[in-house]
Amino acid sequence: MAVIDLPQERREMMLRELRRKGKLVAAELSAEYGVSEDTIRRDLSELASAGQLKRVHGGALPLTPSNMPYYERDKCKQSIKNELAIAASQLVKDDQLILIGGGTTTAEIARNLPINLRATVVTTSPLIALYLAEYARIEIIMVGGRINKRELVTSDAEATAKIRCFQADLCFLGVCGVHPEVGITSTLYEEVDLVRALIEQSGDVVATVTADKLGAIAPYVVAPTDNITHIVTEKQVPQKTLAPYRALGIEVIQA
Amino acid sequence: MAVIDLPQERREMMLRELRRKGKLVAAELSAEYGVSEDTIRRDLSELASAGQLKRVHGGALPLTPSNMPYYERDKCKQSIKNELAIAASQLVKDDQLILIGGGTTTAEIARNLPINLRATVVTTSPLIALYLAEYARIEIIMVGGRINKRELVTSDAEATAKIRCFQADLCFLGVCGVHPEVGITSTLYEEVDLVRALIEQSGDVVATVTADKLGAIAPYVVAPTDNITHIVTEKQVPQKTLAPYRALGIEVIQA
DNA sequence: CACTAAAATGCAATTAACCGCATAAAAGTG
DNA sequence: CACTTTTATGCGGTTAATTGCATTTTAGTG
Repeated sequence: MAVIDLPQERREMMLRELRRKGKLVAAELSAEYGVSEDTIRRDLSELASAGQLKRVHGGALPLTPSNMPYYERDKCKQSIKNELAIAASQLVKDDQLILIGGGTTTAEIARNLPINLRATVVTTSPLIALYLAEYARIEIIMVGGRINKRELVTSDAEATAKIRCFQADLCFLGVCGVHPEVGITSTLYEEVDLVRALIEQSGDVVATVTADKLGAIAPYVVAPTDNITHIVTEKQVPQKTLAPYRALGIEVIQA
Repeated sequence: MAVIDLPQERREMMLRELRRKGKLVAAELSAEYGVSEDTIRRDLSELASAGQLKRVHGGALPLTPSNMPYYERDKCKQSIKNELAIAASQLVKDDQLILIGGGTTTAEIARNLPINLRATVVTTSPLIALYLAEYARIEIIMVGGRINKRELVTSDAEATAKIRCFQADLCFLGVCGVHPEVGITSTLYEEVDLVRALIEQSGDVVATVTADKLGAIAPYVVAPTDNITHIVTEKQVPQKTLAPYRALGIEVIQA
C-alpha cells in the first residue's frame, strides 16, 4: 500500500534523493524502486527535460554542480521564504549552540543550513528535528512537551523550562509581528513564554520576517523589539520601513 | 467506521487521508469508499481544480511534496508493514493513554489509527508526532531529548526518565528481535533502557513484528518475552513458530 | 580497437483516464 | 403531490500512459 505505485510520486522521491545525496545512479534506483532500468531512464529523461536535474551517463546530477547547500539558487524559482531562509542560514557558524523556534520560516532555515555545518541545535519542532536529521554533523536536541497541532511545536511550560537550561549562541525566531515600538508580538498566547525564553537564553536573536510582518501587531506582546539582534527580510522592503529597526541597533539583512 | 453517503464528506476524508499518507491511489480509494474508480477520479479532478491537491496518473499527490518527509528504509516490506499496522491499530480504544516507540513499523501504526480516535499519545519519535498531528482528537506528548539520527527518536536518559512519568494503557513497540526464550532484543544499546521503560509503564504491550523478527536475536536484551501481551505479525507465519509465544500467554494476531 | 555498460527504439500488454450515456437519487418548483 | 432540474454514480467503449522486454545503437574504458 505504501509501495510506490504512483509514477509521479517516484519521480518526486528521486528528486528528493538527488537533493540529499547529490547524485542518482540509474541501476541503484531500479533496485530501490523495484522497476526496470528502462523506466528509471524514462523518469530521468523526463525530469531532465523539465529542468529538474542534469542527465548524465549512468544516472543524474543536480543542475548546479556545486555541492549542496544552495543548489538551485538562481535556476529554480524559490519562494520568498526560501530566499530569506538561505540568507538567515548564513549567520550560523561552526560549533555553535543554536535554538530554533517553530514556524514555517524557521523550518525552511533548518532545511537550508550548510550541509557540513557542525553544531548543536535545540528545537521545539518535530518537523525541524526531522529536517536536521539529514545533517551528519548536527547534534539535535528535541525539546519535549505537549504538541501544539496548529503550529507543530511543543510550547507548554515543560518546553519553556527546558529551553531555560540552555545558553545558546544564536536563536532563530518565527514571529507573527515585529513593530518598532510595540515589540515582538504573537497570535498565540501559549507561545509567548516560550519565545521569551528563546530570546533570553540566546546571544544573537535572528528574526526572519516577510514584509507583511514588519510593523504588524499581533495580540500578545512577547518582548521589546530591541531584543532582536538581526532581522532578515525581503529585498524590496523600503529603507524607510527598516530605519526604525536600525535605530534600535538591529542589523537588518535583505535577501 | 461511519458510512460515507455524502460526496462532499468523502472528498474531505480523502483530503485528510492525503495529508496523513502523503498520497492517494485511485484504486485503493475506490475499494475504501465502495464507489467506482470513475467517481474517485471525478472527486480527484474536482479537488485538483479547487487547488486542494495535485492530480497525477494513478491518484493524487499533495501540492507541496516537501512538508512531510517520508522515511522508508526498506520499501520492499512496506506493504506488509502497512497490513500489520492496520491490524495493530485496531487494539486502541478511545480515551486511552498510549506510548509509541520509534521505528518504521510503529510509524505506520501512527498513520493508520482510526481517524476519530480520542486518545493521548506519548512518543519519542518526531516523525510519529507529525503523523499524529493530523488527528483532531489525539493529544500528542513529544518526549524530548537528544535525537538519535539513525532511528529518528529520542532515546537518551532524559527521554527514559520522561517515559517513567506515565502509566499508559497500551504501548506499541518497535523491536529488532523477539525470541521465546532469549527475550526482546535490540541492536541499539542506547535504546534498551528506553524500551524497558515503555514496557514497564504500560498495561498492554503490543509488538508489531515482521516474520523475520520472530525468533531473531539482536545483541542487547531488553526484557523477557512474556512482558509482551500482544504480537501482531504476518498471516503466513506458521502456527508452529507462534506456539511458543502463545505458551507464554501472549495473544498473537495475524494480519 | 575490442569490450562492457548504458541508452535509445520499437513493440506488446497492462492499466488508468476520458467521454458519453443511462439511471437514480436529491433538491427545487409550481 | 407531480414535475423538472440538478447532482451523483456506474458502465461500456475508446484513448492515452506506463511499463517491461528484445533489439539496436551509443558511450565510456583500457
